[in-house]
Amino acid sequence: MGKQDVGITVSKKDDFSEWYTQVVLKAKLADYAPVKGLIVLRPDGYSIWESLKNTFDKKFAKNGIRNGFLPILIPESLLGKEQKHFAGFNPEVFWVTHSGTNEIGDRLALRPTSETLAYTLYSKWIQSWRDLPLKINFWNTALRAEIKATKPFLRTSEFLWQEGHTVHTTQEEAEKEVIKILDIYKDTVEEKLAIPVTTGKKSEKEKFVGAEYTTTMESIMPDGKALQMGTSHFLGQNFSKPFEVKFADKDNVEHFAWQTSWGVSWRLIGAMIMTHGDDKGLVLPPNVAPMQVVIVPIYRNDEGKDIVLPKVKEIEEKLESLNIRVHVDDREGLSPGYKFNDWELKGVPIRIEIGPKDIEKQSVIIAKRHNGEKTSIEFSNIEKIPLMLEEIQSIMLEKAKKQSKENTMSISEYTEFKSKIEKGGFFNSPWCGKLECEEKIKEETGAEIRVIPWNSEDTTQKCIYCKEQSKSIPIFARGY
RNA sequence: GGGAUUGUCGUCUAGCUUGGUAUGAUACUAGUCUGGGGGACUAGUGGUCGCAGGUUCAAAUCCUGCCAGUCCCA
Repeated sequence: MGKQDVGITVSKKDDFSEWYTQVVLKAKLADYAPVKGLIVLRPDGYSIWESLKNTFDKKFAKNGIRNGFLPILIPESLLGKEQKHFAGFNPEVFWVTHSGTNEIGDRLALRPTSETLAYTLYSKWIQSWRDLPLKINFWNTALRAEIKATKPFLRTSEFLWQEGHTVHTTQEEAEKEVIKILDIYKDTVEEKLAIPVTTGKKSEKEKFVGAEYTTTMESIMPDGKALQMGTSHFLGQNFSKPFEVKFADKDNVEHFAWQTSWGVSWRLIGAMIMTHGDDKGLVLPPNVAPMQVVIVPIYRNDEGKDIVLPKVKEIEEKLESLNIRVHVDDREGLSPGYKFNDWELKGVPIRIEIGPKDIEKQSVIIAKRHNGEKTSIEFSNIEKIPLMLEEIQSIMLEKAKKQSKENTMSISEYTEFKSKIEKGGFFNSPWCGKLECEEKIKEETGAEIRVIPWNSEDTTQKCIYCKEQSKSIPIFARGY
């Protein structure tokens, strides 16, 4: 196969969209399923998800959250119990109308989200203040029929995610939980995926249907579009009332509970690909890489093989003892050059090359994926690899932060706003808080309020659209 | 929601206008030589041309519908 066919054939800069799709497919993270908008996760893609899942699970557990599992079918009568919520999701719900040849009277929805189902159960499980707080997380998939063009990981009709649902005795406690979760999300995304995020609230228009308010974390992608990375909702008593999630307090008075829900999806994988990838393919942050180090042995004949392989084994064991995820590429019949390109396409952070020449010098070649640098290090320095991985991780985050900063600007003139929106980016622009202005801006520029960052209240400026006194300085951007 | 466009071995592709045995590369298999940035040679395997109808003596090619992918605009 020629170079053009195996590797990425377009540059990230020239054709971002095509570049992204090629990386997903050629790095073998995912493939298309035979149904519109559905994708299949391949082992290399699923490993990344598992790695994220493990980290979240640890952090959730520390916060007293345990995992459960919910079925995928929700009867229409249940889904429709909270009306705003239902109206919001209805256009994109898949329905199961038959069991075999029999029509189902109360047709079944393939869950677009599980609030209604979870809270039906919660209302059974909660009677007393002693049953609270109740905090359960569910790892599952959700289905929302996508009419718009789909894109692997970013917009699919079914997606892997976690949805957490907590119940509290007081509003204050629930609101604290909302923020606590958003913090866990932010920390994990920055630590594991090396992607900086901006946190804050969604506008009324953009909030989760059925929530009192939605908090969100948003990132700016290299093409200038915003990506919602995760949301944490304060549901107030909007669901506890229709679903009768009630508890008897210490004074023996019955109260409706206060609730939260929150989720992140495999969109995070898409964000990682876009943020760090380059013209050679995927670039994985070490903390999430299924393989952190790949060793490529090089030899000409059996004699060389006998010299090289024992040393390779030794290095492999050494790295394993240092808790490094390491893989030896001992595939026969492939040239070293082929293997180098292959692992670069797959984004493995560090590659070790070792052949007879290196053994003579008591050293190995280290190639770093994120900057393409190749250096020779002595055997004794193998134990510094964990440190190198840490270093790579922080350099990648710094680089992403810089990129994000360059794409963020303060704009207070609407003409400037309109002329610059084509190129994309995060625009910090004053807003009066009125839905009308938000809608007009969206209509005229395609940009929407992605997030109203914390502490962005500002009454000293004029709304970018109507020129009335500003309330806050949200981030406007075109989104995915 | 509106528009454009594509679908041929695993992958990329010729053939389609003007209907008549489906082309080449790469990958794959075997062997020999090779091996430090996508190796060479030799011999093989692999495709009901996205699916379903229609027109025709004959359809990858023409017509209709459907499915799936991609891009642009709102």
